[in-house]
Amino acid sequence: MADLFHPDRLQKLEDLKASGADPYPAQANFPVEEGAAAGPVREFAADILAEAEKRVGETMTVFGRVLGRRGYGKLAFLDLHDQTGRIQICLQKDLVSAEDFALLKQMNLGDFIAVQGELRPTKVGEQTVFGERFRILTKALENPPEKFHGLADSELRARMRYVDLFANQEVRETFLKRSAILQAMRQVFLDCRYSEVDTPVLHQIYGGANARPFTTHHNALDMDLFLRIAPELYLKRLVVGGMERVFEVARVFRNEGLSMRHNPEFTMIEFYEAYSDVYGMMDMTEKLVVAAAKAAGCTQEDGTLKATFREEEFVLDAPFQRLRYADSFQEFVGCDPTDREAVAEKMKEHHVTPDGDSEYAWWKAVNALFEDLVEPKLRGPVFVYDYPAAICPLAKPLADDPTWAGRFEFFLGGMELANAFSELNDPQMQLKKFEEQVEDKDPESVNQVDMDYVRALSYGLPPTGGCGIGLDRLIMVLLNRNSIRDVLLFPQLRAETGMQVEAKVETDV
RNA sequence: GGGGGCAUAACUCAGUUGGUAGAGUAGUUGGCUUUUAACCAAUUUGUCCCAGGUUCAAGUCCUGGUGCCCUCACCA
Repeated sequence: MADLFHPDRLQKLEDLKASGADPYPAQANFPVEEGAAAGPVREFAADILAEAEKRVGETMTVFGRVLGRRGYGKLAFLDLHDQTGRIQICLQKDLVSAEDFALLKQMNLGDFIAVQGELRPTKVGEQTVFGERFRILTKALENPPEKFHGLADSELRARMRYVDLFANQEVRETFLKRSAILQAMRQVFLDCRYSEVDTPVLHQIYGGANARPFTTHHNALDMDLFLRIAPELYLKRLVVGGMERVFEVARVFRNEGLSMRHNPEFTMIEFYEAYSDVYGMMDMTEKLVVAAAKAAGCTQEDGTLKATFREEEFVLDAPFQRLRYADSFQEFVGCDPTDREAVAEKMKEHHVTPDGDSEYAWWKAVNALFEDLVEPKLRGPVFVYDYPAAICPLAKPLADDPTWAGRFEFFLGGMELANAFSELNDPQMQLKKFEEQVEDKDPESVNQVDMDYVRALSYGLPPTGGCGIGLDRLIMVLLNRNSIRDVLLFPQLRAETGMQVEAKVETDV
């Protein structure tokens, strides 16, 4: 591990210590006299610069990481970076003490410093803090990336996000906006009197979606557990219990392939509202997407909301288009999805074969046609609604035609971003659908009937609408990031070789 | 899992027909009181991803492996 630390910088560190300075002081502020008011207030660079003209002549204290340096012997300009941006520092030999000025020698790019001084413009007019006091707050032992190109290698950027974040400003903006988007969506829920809840991540029976789970084991209970693939069944238990509007920002885990749109763990915003239904969920989804788009900065000068994703422009003003599944099927596949003969013809044509004789297998094949021929045509934003009931075990069939179920999927930018149901609340029908699912022997589908969930339904789930939104994919579209990895702080990567340090202590039980 | 591409200094990248390793940034030393990719001079740093093979000679060609990217498959 020794080569993690740059030898030249270790020397500087020793020099710094020899001069009596602490290279890692606990307190960031300059020392203040005992009994005096707490030290100077820390301010963000962007806030200072925003009202710089009013504040010329004011003495202030700034903290940050030095990422640029232009030195002149008796004067140096530093680029000080913080969460909000950059502010220029000028250290002049005749303004600081000899000790402070000597510290410049021990400072490298990447170090954190504090500077106290007066704000005023330079000769070329840039508002600059002219330091009167200066200290090093943290010595960096590794070089920052190349200052012009930043960190470019996509693997290194994901693996060392802590470097990517300070080296590439747009990366920091992406994640600050991600935070703002989530916060805006939370506010929509709170305004609609939803309560945020936390349900278990460790599930004894995995359900609520079709996906392979991660498996783990609880030692004390000697019991296998699964990381959740969806929070759905727990959230609906809460509605049974009388928590009528709930949402969860849920990290879910699916043991499947990685791609530009898939990461083994991702964030799903799921919400349930009693006495609502799939149409109410459309309204709610519109509110959430609009709020998210505003937080992402999609508002144009004329007041419309627009996002550009993969060089395609999307208008995000509500209401969004609503398209019946059967109608979209008719339009893009070319036949009525309930016309078995015509559909069978189309299946042959597109090399789709039902995997068995069951209704479920048939409709799964029908849906494969939908995915292949319709989904790519759906640019969005569009709600596709009334899905085949056979492939929707958790959605309530339509009263007037049980072939179809109260469900929508929301498409935007060529991706499925949300999925919602009029929740199935008939416990007997739910049990039957669960049993059919298990019998279907699909190794990737649910392998056990969640009898406790059926029991919960038998206590009564009021008519309820529920929806899950893929937050990461929504952010991809709103911020125009091509890969899900670009909107995840730490996407899944293979283990880096040579970076594990074995514990030297032997475990003796 | 199939196909294609890439892997060279801490970072960004060159490297010709196979001839013994380069630039810029960062670092170090010196100079400079208004720069902003500052400038000037000097200077340090390499498991050329790994393991074999061909060859007098391999960063370069071949085989296998590893990692990453793209793409297809899988994944409602």
